Amino acid sequence: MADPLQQFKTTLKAAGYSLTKTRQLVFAALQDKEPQTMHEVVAACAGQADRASVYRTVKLFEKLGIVQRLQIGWKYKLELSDSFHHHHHHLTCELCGRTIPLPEDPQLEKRLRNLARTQNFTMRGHQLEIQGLCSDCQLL
Amino acid sequence: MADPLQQFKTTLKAAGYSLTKTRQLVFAALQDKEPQTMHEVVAACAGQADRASVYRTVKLFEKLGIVQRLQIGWKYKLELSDSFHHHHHHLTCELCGRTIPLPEDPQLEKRLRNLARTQNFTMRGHQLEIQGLCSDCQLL
DNA sequence: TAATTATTGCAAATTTGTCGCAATTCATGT
DNA sequence: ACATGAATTGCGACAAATTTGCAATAATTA
Repeated sequence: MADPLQQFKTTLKAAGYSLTKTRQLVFAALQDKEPQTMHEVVAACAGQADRASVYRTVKLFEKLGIVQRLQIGWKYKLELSDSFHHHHHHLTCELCGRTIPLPEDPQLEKRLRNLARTQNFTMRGHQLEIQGLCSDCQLL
Repeated sequence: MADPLQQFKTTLKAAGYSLTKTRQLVFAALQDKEPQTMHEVVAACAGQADRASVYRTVKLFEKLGIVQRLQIGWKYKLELSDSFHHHHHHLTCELCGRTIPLPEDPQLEKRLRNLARTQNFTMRGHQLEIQGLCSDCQLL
């Protein structure tokens, strides 16, 4: 998990896809940011890549495990997947809408893995979202 | 949490809404089933209720806490909310797309509550989805 | 650099969700 | 059971979100 950009390029090549301007753009739009809505990603690429291409790119990135979708209330948001930063979950503030990362919790992860096993289910990934009020919004 | 149908009727009346054919239809479509996509619910009501009415009804049910939305991969699915059955989470099979309920796990719930507290966050709800392969699809 | 193939932009088509309003159905008191 | 007023529905028209076909363009490889 050295250089994310390098890892990104390698992942693309390994799967037989080429490194295009659009793909670099979308990757850059997601790197080191809080999860973004599709709308935001499209906006970030405005003038440099077409909406349809952004959609196609995001879809490809998901297939390759480069990005993942998070459920945030009624909408979804996009972020680089766990292999590009530490695995983590999020808190979503119901008032201000911010998406706040949680620290890793190995015990929680272990518990989930066990849960899946009780159902004879092979766990490949998981997502957790906690909705509520962030420290700022509690004061309002 | 005696008779779900009764509870449903009571909830509607208590909130000042009437018990209509459409609402009974949508409720029936969701009862005792795995979570459904909006498309499926609309299909289940085809010929008996208009698409717009189904949307309106689902929205109302959400407001009244009768149904809840789950994000499942790209789409969302609908199911009766926790007051109509035990609180639970789901496994989603990446191959067949089935959404399988998990048994309750009080320890897990407690752990989540604690996690939120470490961030000075007031937890109001949460959702967990585990993606992977169900027992059937592992054999393929 | 040329040839080959993958990828993009554009515009049109789908899919999903919403809205206004006239027609219908529901709850209530009789 | 029935009339009445209010809530709800169906319908058609929108609006937004996402997908698709295809010709033009950009990336890869030799």
